[in-house]
Amino acid sequence: MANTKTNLSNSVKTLKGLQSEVQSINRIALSVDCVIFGFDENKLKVLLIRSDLKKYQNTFSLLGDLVKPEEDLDTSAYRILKQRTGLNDLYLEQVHTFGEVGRHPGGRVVTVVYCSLVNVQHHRLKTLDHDLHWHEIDSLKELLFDHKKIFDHCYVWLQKRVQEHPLGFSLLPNKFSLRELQNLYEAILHKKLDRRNFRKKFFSMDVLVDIGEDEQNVPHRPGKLYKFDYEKYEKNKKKWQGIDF
Amino acid sequence: MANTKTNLSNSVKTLKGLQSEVQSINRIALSVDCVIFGFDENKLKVLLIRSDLKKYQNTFSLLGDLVKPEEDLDTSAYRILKQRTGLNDLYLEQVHTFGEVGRHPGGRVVTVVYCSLVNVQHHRLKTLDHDLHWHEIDSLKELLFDHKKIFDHCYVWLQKRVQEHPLGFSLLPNKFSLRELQNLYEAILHKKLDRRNFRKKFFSMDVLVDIGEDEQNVPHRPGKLYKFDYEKYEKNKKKWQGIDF
DNA sequence: CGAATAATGTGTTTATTTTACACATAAAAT
DNA sequence: ATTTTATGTGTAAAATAAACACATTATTCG
Repeated sequence: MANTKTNLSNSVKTLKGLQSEVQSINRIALSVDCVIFGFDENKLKVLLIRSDLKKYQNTFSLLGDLVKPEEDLDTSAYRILKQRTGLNDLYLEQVHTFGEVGRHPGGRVVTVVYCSLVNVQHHRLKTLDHDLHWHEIDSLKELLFDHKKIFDHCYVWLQKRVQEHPLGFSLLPNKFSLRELQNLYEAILHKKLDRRNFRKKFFSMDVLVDIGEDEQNVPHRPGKLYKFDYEKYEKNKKKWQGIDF
Repeated sequence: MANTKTNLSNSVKTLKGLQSEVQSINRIALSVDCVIFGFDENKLKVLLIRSDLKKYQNTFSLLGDLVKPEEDLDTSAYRILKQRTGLNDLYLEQVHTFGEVGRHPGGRVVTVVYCSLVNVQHHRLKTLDHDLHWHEIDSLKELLFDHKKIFDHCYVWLQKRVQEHPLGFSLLPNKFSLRELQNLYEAILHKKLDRRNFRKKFFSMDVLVDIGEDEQNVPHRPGKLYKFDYEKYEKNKKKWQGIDF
């Protein structure tokens, strides 16, 4: 064990010594990558960018960037989103950090991955970089580096997370019908749900507010529109909890 | 948006250019910290080390180290565990990455946090560093830097994770009684459980094997001993899943 | 303008899961 | 042998989830 005394939290040393150690030993770059989910035409999508590397010109990539020394990880993720989508205040959550030695051909790059959920309608208003594309998640093939693996991880994360936390609403317009909400869940979970039970379940969770308006321009009986009420959610959090021992 | 063209995945550039970018821009150190849970005397514990920094001599700290440029994050975590506990093959899982700018006085250090669960009985056989201590989680006060915050996050993680994945067994000896298993869950979840329902639940999950032995040296009727069967778990995974829509 | 179309809105019955709860049994200690 | 202590088991009630059908409302088309 004595031969391990060269590391960060062993052997007595001064703060100053620690500082120089921190600044000299590490040659690892740190990036943030964002898996940005959207929902459009009843399909779950992910926002990708055409790789800016000549060698990988026809490959798409997640949106990411190196973390700046003076910014928090979350701040970095928000910055990337802001730069790329023009939007603030998106739902954002850290999911996992990927750091295999060979994952990036540019050297050792460890990437902290965030998931974000955006309302595509709203988003479409902004003019965007032409290399950005919303890809259907079902037809995703190869991505840059290990980005496909990262995406797969995040998609599984989303499927689980959406059942224990009301983050799905971030993918919808402020006003939505229950049908739209159900379509969203069906797209994320990739299975059909019973319409009556779905409705019952959401009402019992008590996070929706009937805003007294109906859908417009639908070729059939319009449904009522609802909005998500975060305060109601806070009061009814326990209903979103899973199994208990 | 044009003024954002200096980052990792924008603007067309060569792989070579990317390499030098990766190697020059980042001045961020990367560490791994391990929250090592143990279970002893019916109490949940965490393995801490007395800080090796003069300034923080009376403060305890998680076990961590800088990540080496040539090692994967998981490898790094395993190395730390091996060095500090002498054990291989411990349960290990990445939980979260903490990277606030001011979290470490030695400079910008982003830390990837892993949780590990060890069998304290087994562990005690090894001779350990004298600065290591098993602390009861209930009486944890201040820890080094943001380690208390990190610990709290991991404890919440454990409480949730133990209900959806059979990782708790890593905290027990190979052979255990149902009472010991229940004590473990009660310690982790911090609440009393009904003995009959607990037993029923675990049997219905179908991951335990009766090994045909009884407890020894207990001052009362001995309980049967069981072991955890990972293959059975693989077959019955779905029973560990939470709510479904 | 009426009929056909298409999706909304609502309740009940059944099955499953979870909770609450009590007594006989086996070993150890006295 | 009696007392102590914790094990081992089952059932009834309550809550939750699943399966399922029909009347309603707006639109579209003839």
